[in-house]
Amino acid sequence: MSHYNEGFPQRSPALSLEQELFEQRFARIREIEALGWRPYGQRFEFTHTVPQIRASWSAADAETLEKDRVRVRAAGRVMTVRRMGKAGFFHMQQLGERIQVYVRKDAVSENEFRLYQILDLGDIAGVEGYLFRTKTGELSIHAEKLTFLSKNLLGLPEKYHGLEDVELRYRQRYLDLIANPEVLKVFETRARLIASLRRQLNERGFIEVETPMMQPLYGGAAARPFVTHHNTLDIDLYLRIAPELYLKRLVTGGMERVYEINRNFRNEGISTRHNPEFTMLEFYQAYADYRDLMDLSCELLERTAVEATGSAKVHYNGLELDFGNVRRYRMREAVIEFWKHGPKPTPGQVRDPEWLLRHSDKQTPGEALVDLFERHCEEALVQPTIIYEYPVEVSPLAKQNPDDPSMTDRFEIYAAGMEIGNAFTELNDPDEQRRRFEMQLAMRERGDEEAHQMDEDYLRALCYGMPPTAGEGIGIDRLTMILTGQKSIRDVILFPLLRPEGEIGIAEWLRQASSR
RNA sequence: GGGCCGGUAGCUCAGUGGUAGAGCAUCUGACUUUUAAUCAGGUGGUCGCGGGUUCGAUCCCCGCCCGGCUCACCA
Repeated sequence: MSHYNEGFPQRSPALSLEQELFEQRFARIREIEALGWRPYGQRFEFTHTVPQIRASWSAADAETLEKDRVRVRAAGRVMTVRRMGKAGFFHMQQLGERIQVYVRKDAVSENEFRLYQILDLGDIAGVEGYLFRTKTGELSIHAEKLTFLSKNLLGLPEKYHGLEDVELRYRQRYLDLIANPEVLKVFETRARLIASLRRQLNERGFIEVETPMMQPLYGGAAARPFVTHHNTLDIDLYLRIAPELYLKRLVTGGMERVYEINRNFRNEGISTRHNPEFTMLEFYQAYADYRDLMDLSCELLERTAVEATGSAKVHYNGLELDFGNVRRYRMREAVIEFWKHGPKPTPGQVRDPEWLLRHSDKQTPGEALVDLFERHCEEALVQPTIIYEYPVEVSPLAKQNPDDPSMTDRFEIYAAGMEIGNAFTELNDPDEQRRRFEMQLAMRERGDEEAHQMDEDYLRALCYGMPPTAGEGIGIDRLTMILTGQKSIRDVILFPLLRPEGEIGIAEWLRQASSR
């Protein structure tokens, strides 16, 4: 038994191996303190981040480094350690990148070398020294000072495979980020994507607003809501399923270009493309129509892809998607074009209400057309595609097409077989909106729980006159999936919803360890 | 909610109707340019939980819990 194992039983049968390791590491806290460091240290002034070091000197050869003697101070999490008696190496990781550190006994103080000898994988350390290349050519820091910054008590997943258990990855995202640096890249891309959209909208004169997440009436989409309660007012409130009706109130008030990027909540199924809370961009532009937004969408998507990933062409599921080239089909055209089995329908058939009702179990021709579209076309829309002209029955907030009142001036954007955007010329006629709400109420009475509620304050706002306006929503999570190549929405949401886990027990471990 | 698949050491995974194995991690020792370091030795498991069948279950059966995929719903 080494001297730093003294002080607690060699192996108590009551302790699991995991708890034993925890106790071993906990005991090291005292030893770190004895060497003169705080186990949970203070601020550390670094000259470079690890990625900065790599970016600046990855091309510098051994002779140059020896001649220039670049001194750096850097910090990171210890990910590998190779000790060889009186010297050794470790890799430290910061911001998803690693740098090797070389520690030799005669280059640091006695206590610093002692500290190196008791570093555990997962500890956070700071290093000062000069850059050099090892015999095998790896850029490394030759340590001259070593300091301790934070103690890891739980150990790290396997160094070669990382953390693969998806349940653990989602429940303990912090551990996922430590063990799988590529996860960090996904969320960096997500952040760039959102920043790019904000930048583009700001440049075009849109202003960002925040509207209620807790709403007395829910609307703006077809979905079941979460219900909560406010005690003081003693009222039930719904977590919003969409911000749409509030944003259009603002347009009515004269905020002619508005947008909001935030969470929506829908009390529905969980799947690889659905999370109960998800992030949506909605924007509204007065004096524009859905055709304007088609063009705007293409510009937004192309530049977002470029700014987030470096290219308008992205790879998803082994295919190349080109956001620089978005196709456009009418919904009826798409049904014909992508008809799956048997002879394709004719343009006359997809306009014929009776033909549509015969080919779907939906109750209205419009719902039947959408049903056929979803069954035949959706998964085939891998390349970015705009589908336009949606039936009025499924579009209670969109303006009718002047030439065909059964259809609305609405489009959706599809990519990788997923809907990623929805836009339309907004219905601004209050009396027509009243009729649409009443149509929704009738659908609700037929058992459609997701049909709209009547929102009289919204009607009142329209009665003051909303300018002709077009609006659009873009699903940020799904767009992130496509731009980062992730197949599950849980891989682009940092903390996806899971059932809560049971008792963890770590407080008891700490209690026991600290009482020893 | 339905269907299918999975849960074995801290992690990544084998495996068997006779109460379990590997690699990594961890511990001990050696090693002053290693890098999935190496070498030698050791520790470590209520085989998800509960029932049943059986002389005997981690394995077979039933139920439950947790997760993944998928269908439905939806974006």
